[in-house]
Amino acid sequence: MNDAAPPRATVSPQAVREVALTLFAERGYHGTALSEIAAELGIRTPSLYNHIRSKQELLHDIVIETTTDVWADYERAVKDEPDVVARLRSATRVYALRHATHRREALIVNREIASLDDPARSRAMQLRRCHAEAMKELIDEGTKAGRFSEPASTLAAFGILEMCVSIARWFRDDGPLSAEEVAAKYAEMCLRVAGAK
Amino acid sequence: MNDAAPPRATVSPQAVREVALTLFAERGYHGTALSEIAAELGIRTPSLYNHIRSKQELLHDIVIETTTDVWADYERAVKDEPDVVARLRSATRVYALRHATHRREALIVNREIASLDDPARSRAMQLRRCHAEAMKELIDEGTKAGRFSEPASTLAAFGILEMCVSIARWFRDDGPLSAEEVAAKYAEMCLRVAGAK
DNA sequence: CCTACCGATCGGTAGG
DNA sequence: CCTACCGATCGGTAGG
Repeated sequence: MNDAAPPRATVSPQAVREVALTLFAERGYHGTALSEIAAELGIRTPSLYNHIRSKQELLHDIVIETTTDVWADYERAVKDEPDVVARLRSATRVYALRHATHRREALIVNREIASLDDPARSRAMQLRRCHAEAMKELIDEGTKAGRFSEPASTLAAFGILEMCVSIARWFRDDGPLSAEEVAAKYAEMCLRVAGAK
Repeated sequence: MNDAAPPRATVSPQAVREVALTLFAERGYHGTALSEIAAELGIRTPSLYNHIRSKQELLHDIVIETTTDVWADYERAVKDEPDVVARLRSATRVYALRHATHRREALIVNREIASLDDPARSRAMQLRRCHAEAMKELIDEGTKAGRFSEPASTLAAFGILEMCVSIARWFRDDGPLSAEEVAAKYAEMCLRVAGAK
């Protein structure tokens, strides 16, 4: 851990969030103390309250922003894409890409939704269900059109989404493959899950 | 939550572990207080120490037993199976099956390894790496033999394993598919990820 | 199995 | 940004 933080740092809300992202992703929400976030920033715990309203607000903003962005990604990805195979490929590619480029956010959303207070938790879970349902319907549509062949579309949709989540667990910026390359690879693997010919 | 626990229960180590499994899986290790486990059992917190040595020991036993069993499952699944496609199918099927039949254990292992103290954490992570590496080598072997076609075997192996983990997130005993049916389904989907012809 | 109690730490506030 | 401090709760122990 970096204990060489400057003795009198000037901190911003973004800086607090940045440290929270790292520590929540590494140790979990309940496993991270505000004193640890403060220490990482080189300030005392009460000073955090000049930048945030509460610990819960940090989690709230991370989860709500991420789940909202995931859904916006999806809608953008399938818009203006007439071919159903291209639509599933595009939807999967942007989801996979996000898990390479926003690893910490993705891990926190996947692990800590239960730690989020209502009503935000319900909203986040609804957005995720919405996303999974949309993926399922893409698979159904493709299967009806003879382009896919997976009648267990709900199982396949969950499997595809979770496969993309795995990226957040191992991806490294300095690895052999770029985020875009990994996303393209996973999109093709996921098409095979749906039974693309 | 069941607050109708008997006023003077007789508790066993197994009963404590059973409640811990449920609460750790629902709220996480750091999100669960021993007082909550005790309340669920209808006893006071200090009485737990007649059955366990510490909270950490509970997590330790769950994670070590599960990761050990996963590896034993794998070895049993590939033993005496000459065909490489059948080996990957069998290895995937038992892993998927475990995630339907041991949902709480699987979720805890996936979420709380970082909450486990060394040296158990290192041992558990090594067992998981071992498993992922073995899956990767199955894919490589099959690709060399012309039975699979996924040169990005490390990516595929992680993806396949994580896909199976997704089962633990949604499977219900009273759902339309049995654990065995779901495991068979996922095994076939995972073979397609590996590029099985 | 219990009551009584421990030191440590938690998130957060008062006041400057 | 700080020091001083709050009540609550944590995991765990003593002793019966």
